[in-house]
Amino acid sequence: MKRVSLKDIAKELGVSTATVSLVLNGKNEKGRVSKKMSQKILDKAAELNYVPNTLAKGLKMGKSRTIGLIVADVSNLFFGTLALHIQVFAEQKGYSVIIGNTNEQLKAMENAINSLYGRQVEGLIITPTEKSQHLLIKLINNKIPFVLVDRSFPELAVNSVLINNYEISYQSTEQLIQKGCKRIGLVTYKQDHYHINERRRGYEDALKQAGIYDPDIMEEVRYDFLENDTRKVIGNLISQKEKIDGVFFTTNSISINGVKGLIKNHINIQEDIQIMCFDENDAFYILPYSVPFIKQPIKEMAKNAVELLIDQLEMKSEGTKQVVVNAELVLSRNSI
Amino acid sequence: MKRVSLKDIAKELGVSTATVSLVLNGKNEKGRVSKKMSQKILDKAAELNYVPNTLAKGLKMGKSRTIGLIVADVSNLFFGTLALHIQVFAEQKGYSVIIGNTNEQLKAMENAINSLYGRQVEGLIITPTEKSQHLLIKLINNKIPFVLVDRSFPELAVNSVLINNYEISYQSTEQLIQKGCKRIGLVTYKQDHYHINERRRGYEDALKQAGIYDPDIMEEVRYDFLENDTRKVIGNLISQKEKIDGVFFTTNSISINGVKGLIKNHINIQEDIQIMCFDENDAFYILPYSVPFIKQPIKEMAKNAVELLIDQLEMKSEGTKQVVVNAELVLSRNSI
DNA sequence: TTGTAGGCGTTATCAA
DNA sequence: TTGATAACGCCTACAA
Repeated sequence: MKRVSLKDIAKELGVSTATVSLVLNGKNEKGRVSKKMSQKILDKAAELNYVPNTLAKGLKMGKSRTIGLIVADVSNLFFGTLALHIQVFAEQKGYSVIIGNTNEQLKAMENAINSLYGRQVEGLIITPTEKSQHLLIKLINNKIPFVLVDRSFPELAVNSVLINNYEISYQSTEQLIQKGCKRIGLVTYKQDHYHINERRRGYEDALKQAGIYDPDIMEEVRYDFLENDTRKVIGNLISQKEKIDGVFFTTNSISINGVKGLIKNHINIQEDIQIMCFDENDAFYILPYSVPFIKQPIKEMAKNAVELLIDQLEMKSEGTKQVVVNAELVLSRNSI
Repeated sequence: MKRVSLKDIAKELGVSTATVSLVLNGKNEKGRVSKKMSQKILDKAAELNYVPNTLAKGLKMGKSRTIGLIVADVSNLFFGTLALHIQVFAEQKGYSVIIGNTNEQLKAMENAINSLYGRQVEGLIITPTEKSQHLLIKLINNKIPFVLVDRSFPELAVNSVLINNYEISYQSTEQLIQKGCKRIGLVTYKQDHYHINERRRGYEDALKQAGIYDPDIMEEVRYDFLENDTRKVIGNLISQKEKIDGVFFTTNSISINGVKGLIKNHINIQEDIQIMCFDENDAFYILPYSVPFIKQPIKEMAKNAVELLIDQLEMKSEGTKQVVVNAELVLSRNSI
């Protein structure tokens, strides 16, 4: 069935498209169109099941009312949840969301940007991949509004929504120290993301402050070999001659794999070794003990990202803005 | 910076937009445009960083090269993963994906359909909510191609990609019986989804076949009160005077909550009670024993859904098609 | 109170 | 070998 257009309605009613457009857009200021006609148009539109063509409208107005979301990997619970909330908030503001995946590949991020740009998105929300600064600079030069979420580049003055990575990591590590840990290991990604490095720095500073810093028990794993690498470094950590009594994991995926590794090696978590994880995980709720974790306010992040972007689009704000939302340290679960 | 259009290139080069369009679309059959001009156009396009306006193209062609994905809840790992793969496969075929959430609400599904329809999506991939048949019928009447994934309505002749819900549930239950279970409980959703009911039917038939069917140990939980309800029904199940020795969970969310509940009640899974779960979960890898589960081939589902839809769009196939992909029963984990 | 017409960026048809 | 032009569906300034 052919889609029904303004013209169809106009023809059926014997009026001009201008009239129809006015009425249907509620722009019928001071009775420009008669009540009678107005009603007839509204009725006919309903009868024909008229749905405006957003593409045509977008073309005409130079606004697509669409934003692009470029995310690393929606199958990761963190990004999936983020995507969900971003979509919902955007919808509330009248924007649709087109999604693109990078799978942490720079090239894929570039493709996604181009594809979305061609689709006339008005702005982008991005979790940038490593070394993608030049792509962002290009966006800036082309005056395409965007907001980074979860990650950013400190050397770039851009809009971003981050959590307080350094502080929360510092606090969390301190927490381990307070529990009595004297040798706290670290497992983090081998990479160059600012937000991950901030987490590491928080951990390091807390240890230095306590005078128990030791670079020998800081381990790195590769994103592409996460499972194997984690298993290996957990092996390293627990076979230190001077036994470790705590571990800090810097991301959710590392956390879950790290916990797996410890359990596999029959380490008694909470008795032999205290741990600190990033992000909540169902798995933690089935263990016979509480696993403390850092809870990221994903919904807040999504909300701020959407608002920040839309403020830009609608010229409600100028310049760039860095929003920091606070993560929460959850020490003991309430459920179970 | 103003977006550069065909016209800009044409103007700079002093040629017509027609010529530019031809060259840039590789439709320069039998040297319609000279090699020289052709090259000049290509160069200029590169120089100006020309990106075609997909909206305008879509408007002109009556094709948006966009598909809509309507999903229950991207923050659910199953849907998130599905969305990821659908996006990737669609991208490969040159289609973008606009996403909509229903949160299992009928009204939200209707909104999503309208919004996406207005955005001229060429087709839809949908995980339909309960009682949404009339919406689908409307789509059929309007000749909007769509494919259902994960769920379907048997009374509707529509394109769908499902797993073999009945069979895999039958087999999985049989597996529990083979392990020696005599009283196998069920926890399922209180709802009217065909796919969930098929799972239940598979379970029931396996029990009947073995002569150990008992409706008293079949429990239902509400989607909106999943956590509480599950806790409650687990309580019911384990306090049966005739002790149960097995439980079948019909979805991933019920599985994880069910396992939580059992553990909370200090039930020795695998010793006192055998369980069977739907979908993999990180949590299972943390437990000191294997949790058998039904693994859905999400990537396969995504692939089939995209292919089915695009075949329809490109008129490569007529009529409706029901694709069933086989889930896999995973009895023991290999990792950990 | 309503209609006309131009144009958003494309593609396609026809003419030059 | 290339250009002019109409049209896709919509909005809006201007004319009636």
